[in-house]
Amino acid sequence: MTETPTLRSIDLPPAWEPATVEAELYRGWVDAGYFTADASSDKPPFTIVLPPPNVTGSLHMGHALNHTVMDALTRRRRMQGYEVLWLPGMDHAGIATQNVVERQLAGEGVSRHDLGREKFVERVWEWKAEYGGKILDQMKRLGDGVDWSRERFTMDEGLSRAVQTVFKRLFDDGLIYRAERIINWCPRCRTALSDIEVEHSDDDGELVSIRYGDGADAIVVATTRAETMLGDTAVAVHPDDERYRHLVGTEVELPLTGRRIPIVADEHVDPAFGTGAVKVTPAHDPNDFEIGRRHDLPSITVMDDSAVITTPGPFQGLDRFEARPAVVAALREAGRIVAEKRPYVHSVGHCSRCDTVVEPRLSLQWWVNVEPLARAAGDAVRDGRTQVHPPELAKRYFDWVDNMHDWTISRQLWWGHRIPVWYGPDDQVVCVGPDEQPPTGEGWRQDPDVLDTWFSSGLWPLSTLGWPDKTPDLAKFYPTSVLSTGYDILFFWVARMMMFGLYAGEDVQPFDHVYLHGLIRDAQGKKMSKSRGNVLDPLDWLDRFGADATRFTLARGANPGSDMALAEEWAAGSRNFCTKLWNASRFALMNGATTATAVPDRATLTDADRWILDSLDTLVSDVDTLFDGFQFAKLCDALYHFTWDLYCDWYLELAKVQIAEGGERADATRAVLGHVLDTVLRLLHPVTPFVTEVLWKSLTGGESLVVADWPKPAGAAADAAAAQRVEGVQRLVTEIRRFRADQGVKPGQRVSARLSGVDAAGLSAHTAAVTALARLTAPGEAFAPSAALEVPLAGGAVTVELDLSGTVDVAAERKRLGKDLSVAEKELAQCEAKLGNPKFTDKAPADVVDKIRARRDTAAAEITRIRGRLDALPAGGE
RNA sequence: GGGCGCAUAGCUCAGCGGAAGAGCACUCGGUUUACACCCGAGCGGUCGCAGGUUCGAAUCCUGCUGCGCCCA
Repeated sequence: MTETPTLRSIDLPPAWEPATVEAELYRGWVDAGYFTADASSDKPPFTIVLPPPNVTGSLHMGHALNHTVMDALTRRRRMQGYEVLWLPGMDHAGIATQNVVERQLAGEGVSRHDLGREKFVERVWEWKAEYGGKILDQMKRLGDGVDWSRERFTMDEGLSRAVQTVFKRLFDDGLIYRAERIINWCPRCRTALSDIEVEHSDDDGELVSIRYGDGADAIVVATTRAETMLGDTAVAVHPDDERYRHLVGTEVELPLTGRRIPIVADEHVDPAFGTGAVKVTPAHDPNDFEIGRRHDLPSITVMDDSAVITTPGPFQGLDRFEARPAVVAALREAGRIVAEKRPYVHSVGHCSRCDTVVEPRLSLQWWVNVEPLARAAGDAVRDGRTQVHPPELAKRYFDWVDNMHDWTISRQLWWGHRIPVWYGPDDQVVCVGPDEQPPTGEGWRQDPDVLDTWFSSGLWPLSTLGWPDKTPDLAKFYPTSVLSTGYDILFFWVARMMMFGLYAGEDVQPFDHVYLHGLIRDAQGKKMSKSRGNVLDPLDWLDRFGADATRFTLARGANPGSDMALAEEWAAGSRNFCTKLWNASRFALMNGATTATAVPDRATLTDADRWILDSLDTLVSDVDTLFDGFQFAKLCDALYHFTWDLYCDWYLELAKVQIAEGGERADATRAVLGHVLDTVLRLLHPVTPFVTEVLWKSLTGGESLVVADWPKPAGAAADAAAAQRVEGVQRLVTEIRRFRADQGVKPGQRVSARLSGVDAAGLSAHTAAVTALARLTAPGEAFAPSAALEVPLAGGAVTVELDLSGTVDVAAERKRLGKDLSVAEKELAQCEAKLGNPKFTDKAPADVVDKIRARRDTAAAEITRIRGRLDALPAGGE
């Protein structure tokens, strides 16, 4: 007989309050050494190097997403028995950091030049010690299981040695060279930039058409940068252009300057664009530079490194943006302006660090010949040594590496790795390797420039493991397993690391897999930006919703290849999920759920037990498949669905009934409850480590879920019959609840009911469950059924008679039946239309035809049944 | 200008050749003893438009429109 279950008292607080426990849990994990990798271990390695965040940066949603991904991957592998290394660190962010410190100095009224190079660099180190690396503490709040004992910084001695080593090697291989070319110059940062440090946008400008020469020899050119005309050394036209053929080889006078410049013919001029004639300023435009080279034209630089005009005359000393209208005004006065278009929208390059308009500038810089490096980087993906996820993005990678321009690596900064090249008194150029002495003596000096930050972060997977030394870490953990980053960083991290990794690592790829996640957007799918005011702060979410909810939200939104829209409601939903898990676990524990006793033999278990265990098995293998495929959104959905819809909504309710039976049934149920919960907590742990840790320790008394084993499917053959019976129970309960709701019966109110047809439907063992879940009571002496419903199930229909002890809402019942009827009629019509088409019955596969036939029969039976019900209803009620 | 991607319920997104799905939002009812950060029941979609392939198309092909991104 039944006994009233007594709830145990448990040691879990009534509510999950992440803020009170997360920091302590994290410290415990670190102190226990769970995240410290052992290079001498004989476990298989699993390595991720953190794409080094900027030392000046702080955690934003994009980081939070990427870190969630990396933490989930590494935590699962750790549980699977891998020797996991997740290596953290930062890059020195040359331009950004120098800017920050220069701003600080400006506040004190000094410039870096006042301090001098050595003192300035000291100041940067001081700044770093005091303010740098905020993000590292923020990572702890997220729960990142990184190996803090291996934290690295690109300016550390070992990493600097790696930089010098690879520079020397590239230099000796002839892949580093020095050349004077047009480069992207930021006049505010006063340094060269590489192509990817320039961001293009369509800006309002002006297009001014200027007449050079007079009379029959006049030729009109158009420009958006009128001030550069001061540096013109030619006008170019297409050789086939009839309009100008007679002028080729002649000279015109350049207005305002009085200089005479030639008119040259060049294939690269587009005769259809504008007037078909272009001004040529070799020192200030990349295309013009090429024209100048082909025609041996002089290059005249008209601006200094701050974009201030240096050409002697009325414009000298003006900034380029002051000089532009001044030059136009002077030309207008001289009667030289033919047309002015304002605003003229055109693409303008901006410094990615400070947004200043980039000035193309002739400059002597160091370059990497990327051709062989880029080819190798492409090949490693082409031949599958490195796999890109999602694979669609590989195309974008190829487009980039296969069309890459040589890379400007010198920067006119003081903060960074100084170029290890020395110039001698007789124009000698000596590249100095890490263990070599630089030349000394009169007249020798080192190149003043530093290397692009990407030069050192490109070596990150190798240098952090000790390269160029043959360290145990390098032997154990290289190549790394996964590089995870946003697809917008593909060209920054992935391409650079691939090139350097393959070059320096003797053609071993730096990572086996590249996982590229989408970008974070606001709830409407708009890019987050300070000016829009739609920026969500992960630290705010960590405070208010907890790390698990923040992580779960991000992981749940991570569909491969697509961006994710985020809003606070999403985080609140994840917080609710954590709370649900918490409460379900409390319930299970209060009812004695345990992992101390094994789940009894399947034969002795109930349908509900076998159904939930079989569903769990499916979940375990699904989660594995999804993890292996980097399908984080689906993985989270699967866990959410199982936990909430299957375990909480159905199994826990059915378990209440089983525990109420007492005896062995109750004990078996406690074991199943405990086992399923244990497994779910393990599966959830990589994404939501904190809440699962607390619950799991309470359930199992184990040391830590961080080092617990990852679940494997039990592998028992699924009991389809049990699943079908449980589905029958669910269907029956749902139909009764639906009927009750239609009839306006309060959810909590018990209704006495008589069930018939239960045995035939195979549900005789489940009447207690149906009675409990549908809130029914057994029919008593005075049972007077006033309403009835019929639920068709696999084994036959079950009839439920209810004593609603009052008036029955016939209209509601009629409405419901009418709706069900029209659904069935529509279904029948669709099926009959298909089956009546001989092309369908002939050509469609037999199993499809059979399925449609079965559907037709079911629909027809449903129609008959519902019509019968409707006829049996009392008249009226409308 | 070149290339790529996306258009499915009010919102954000799954589904990608054989019965339209989820989360959130919304409506109704609820002190049911784990949980109101909850429970139960609902409402909601000619799957951007126009053609084509197919017995069958949200799903494949073509064109169009509208958004977005990358590169120049």
